[in-house]
Amino acid sequence: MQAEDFLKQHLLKQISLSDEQFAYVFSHFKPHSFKKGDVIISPGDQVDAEYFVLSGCLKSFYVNDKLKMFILMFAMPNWWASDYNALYYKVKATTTLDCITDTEVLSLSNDDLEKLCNEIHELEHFFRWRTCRGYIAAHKRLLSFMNKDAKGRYEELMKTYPELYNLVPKQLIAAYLGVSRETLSRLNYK
Amino acid sequence: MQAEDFLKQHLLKQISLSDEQFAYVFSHFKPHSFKKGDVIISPGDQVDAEYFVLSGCLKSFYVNDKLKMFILMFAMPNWWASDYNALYYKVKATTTLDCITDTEVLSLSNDDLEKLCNEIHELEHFFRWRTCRGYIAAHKRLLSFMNKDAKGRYEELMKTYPELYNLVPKQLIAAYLGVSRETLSRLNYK
DNA sequence: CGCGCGATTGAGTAATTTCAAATCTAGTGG
DNA sequence: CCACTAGATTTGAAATTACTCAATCGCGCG
Repeated sequence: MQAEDFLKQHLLKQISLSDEQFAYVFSHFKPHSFKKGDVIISPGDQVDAEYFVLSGCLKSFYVNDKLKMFILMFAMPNWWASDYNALYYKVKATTTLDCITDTEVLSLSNDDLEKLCNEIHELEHFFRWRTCRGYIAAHKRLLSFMNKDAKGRYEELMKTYPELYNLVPKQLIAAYLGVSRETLSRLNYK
Repeated sequence: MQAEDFLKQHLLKQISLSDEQFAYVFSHFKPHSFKKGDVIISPGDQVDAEYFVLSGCLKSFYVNDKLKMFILMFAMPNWWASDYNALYYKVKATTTLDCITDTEVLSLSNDDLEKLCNEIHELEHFFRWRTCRGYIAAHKRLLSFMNKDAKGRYEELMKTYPELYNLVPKQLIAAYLGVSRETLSRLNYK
């Protein structure tokens, strides 16, 4: 099965697992097919799983009191997404996770994740590795916010993830960069 | 010894280690005493350790081509600091880590960290936990940059870490918030 | 006393926002 | 195939926010 291979490749890039171990790990994941626009996590939800993207694209975002949307991350194939604050601190979700396109994911409940990490040292290593990458990426983005203006951030994003340009509407890119749609629209001409 | 107890408490809050295990872990840490202004990591350095703060305060920052400083984090007692991008991807440092006050730290080399994580599953769990917290905190700060103006970010910071107000000069707070000193100075009156 | 550093204030400028309106585009039903 | 609509993008203009540069203030310390 395709999902299985996809996850396997993802894990094996960082750790080694026997076929039996992997099969056991995989048995804890549940496949889901979502349609464009489907909502996986809503503010206020209790969150108890994270999601590994097989195909398609998710976005994780926060909406403030003025109904302005801020995108925390786009999740493409091979990425993981959830409301980690809610998952980790066991509080209600404050962000939304939904589908930009039709999307296939594998879900892993946090209980199972912790159980598997406990049982399989290598897997705990994997998740430490993954989280560390995320941490570093978040700090790079923080620097980008502090150091660069709207145009600089836009160019950096397009250089790093050129595929986004055609994949997601401009207003979502604006919401990721933390600028208004109008400003983003004007950037090309300056 | 004080440093030992301090680290022990820090670890035991999240995981359980036998006295022997802890002693073994601790034997890999090296104590350092730094004076205010001392530099621990400079841009261009090869980085091979991270630092656990026992007392005092560090700052990790990036300086851009216009010599403007941006603070990635303040590290108070019980915090860990390094140039994680350099440490993790084995590239030259792009940030500086230095001492805001006289500071005592314990250093742990990355090789030892990986070795210990390998040998002691619980410790790997600890570092996954710690990194996950950092990841979530970084995303909260990202939202703060996107959602809030200078005043909002300042108030949020002062609410979360009121001790910073007296501990570090205002210009460093400005560099953490990503605003100019002048702007920060004017915030009180608005 | 006077130096030096951090903090404040003033004034002009640049970047970005908001609100409003116009334009473009893809998909739908006739 | 065309008209129509909803959503996305662009454009204009005024208002706001924050920046830069320059000058001043306040205070601790030799």
